[in-house]
Amino acid sequence: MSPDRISNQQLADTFNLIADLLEIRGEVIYKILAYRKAAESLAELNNDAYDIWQEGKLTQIPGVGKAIAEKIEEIFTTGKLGFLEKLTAEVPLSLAEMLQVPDLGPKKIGLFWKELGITNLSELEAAARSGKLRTLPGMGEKSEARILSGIEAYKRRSTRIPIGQAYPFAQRLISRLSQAADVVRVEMAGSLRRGKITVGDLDILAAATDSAAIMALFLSDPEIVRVKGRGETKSSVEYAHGLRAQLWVHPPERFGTAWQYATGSKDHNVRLRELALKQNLSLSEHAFTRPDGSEILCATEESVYATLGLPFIPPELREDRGEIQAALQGKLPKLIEIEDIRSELHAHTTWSDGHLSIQQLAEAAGRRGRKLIVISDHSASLAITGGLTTEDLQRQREEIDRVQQLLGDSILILQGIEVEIRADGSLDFPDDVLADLDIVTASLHTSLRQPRQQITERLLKAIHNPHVDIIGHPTGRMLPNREGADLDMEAVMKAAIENQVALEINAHPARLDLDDINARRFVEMGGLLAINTDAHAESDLDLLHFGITTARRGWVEAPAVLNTWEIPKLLAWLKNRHDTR
DNA sequence: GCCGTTTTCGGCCCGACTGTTTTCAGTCG
Repeated sequence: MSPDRISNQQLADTFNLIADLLEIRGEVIYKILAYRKAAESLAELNNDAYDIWQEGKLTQIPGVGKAIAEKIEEIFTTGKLGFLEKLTAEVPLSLAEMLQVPDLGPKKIGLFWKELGITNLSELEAAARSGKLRTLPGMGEKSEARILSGIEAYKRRSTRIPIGQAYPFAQRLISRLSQAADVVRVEMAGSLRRGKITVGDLDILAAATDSAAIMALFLSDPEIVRVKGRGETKSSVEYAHGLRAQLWVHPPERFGTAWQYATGSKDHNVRLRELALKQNLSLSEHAFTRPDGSEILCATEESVYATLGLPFIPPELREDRGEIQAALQGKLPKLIEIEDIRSELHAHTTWSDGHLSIQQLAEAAGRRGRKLIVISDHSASLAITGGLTTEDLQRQREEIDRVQQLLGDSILILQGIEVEIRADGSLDFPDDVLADLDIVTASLHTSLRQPRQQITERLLKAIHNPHVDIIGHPTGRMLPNREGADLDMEAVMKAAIENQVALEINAHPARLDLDDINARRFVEMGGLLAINTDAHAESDLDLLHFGITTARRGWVEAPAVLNTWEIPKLLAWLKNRHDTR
């Protein structure tokens, strides 16, 4: 790593890794928490830590004291960290990776390592299969079986990169490549552009009159660990963490066919080529070709589709899920756009586990054009978040009133709650408390492994509560590793529609829950959606586009989404719900 | 390791669930 290119995120990754390794070694928990706190602060910093360091103000970052500031300085100065090198000499790095296995935590990993010398997953699997784990203190047959099934789940996990990592990386890459000479435009393609939750390679496409400069710039990135192929029109590289990227360069007059081709999906492209053949045209990434060999060049994707007699099909729809048929019939949906969003209905403040005060959150939302924000902190039983008690709610209401007065009519602040759906399906607050709130989101966070029937009934019970307006991140999945609850979604959707309860598309890239498929099904059934960031920090508000993309992949149009409604319409909907319950 | 002080140490991150236990340890959210 060249020191001056180290990002806040790379620093955060480093300190999280230190925390993992220390935890496996058996360090006192508070030291580990300190590293994690520092990592979290760095990751959500608005300014470059590098600049802060140059101003000599590192210790002003929350959670960064003398020791961590010195480590950051060492990283910036030398590109290395002696402390981490010493630590990894003692605790194998492969142990940290094992933390990704569900139900396997630092204590167990440390135990297996110290008692059996296990340092990686295959050794662990072998030990579990031969019944060695059950002989250790605190272990038994069930624990051994649980670990085996955890390893299976981990192996099933895709090696693809979550969109939350791939997207910002691609953005930085594109802005860098855009500075090359002779370049007209640089764009994302592939599954990243289609908005899939994970991507394999990053596909970047450039239009340039001459490819030499941009190819050279692409290949000169110091973060590249391996060049897999290099050529005039296409090069392919691998970065640290297994991230791979390829860059194609095409002449501007052929950019449309190239971009369409590189965006895919493969199945969508097959269907397009079939359509072309029916018109005696052959379609490739370079052009349409007539039987006599002459070409039709397309500089834009619009002209590619137009040549086939089709309207433009948005990338998110290009999955061969009926979009070409719909386009032929003139029945493509008018997809929701990020500009349609007026409200944020799910966000946290320092009243629970958020990092902003009510005023800071409201102002941050206002700066992003939101006209309404719902303060929806956690309820008490999710104790780790410092959830609110009934008494807290009253005091919070007073603060909201004060902030509302201060901010005037620039943004409307409502009091909501993200109320916990307990293991038995009851809610964390009695009905009379919920009745006093402006809007209620109910969510599952615990006991997500209950059997299908039990957890479905639990969620249905919450949906039937007349005070619940929205179900937050319905399945509780966490990407890429943790699968959501085993819900009977058909029953959940039906109940939600009958009770006029909205389901959330949580926009955080680790959730995107509901997913695109369920969102599409739900809207087709007549359901209402909410698209929320679930913000815990200011930068989280900028993750909204992931939720919008997921909705677009689900063929969702703006009217089906509460957040797009004019504020009076939304308030009237809430009032009507409240009056009739 | 950080922080704040009634400032140089003591507190910080809680509770449900599970599996192993017979009173507790580990994982998760």
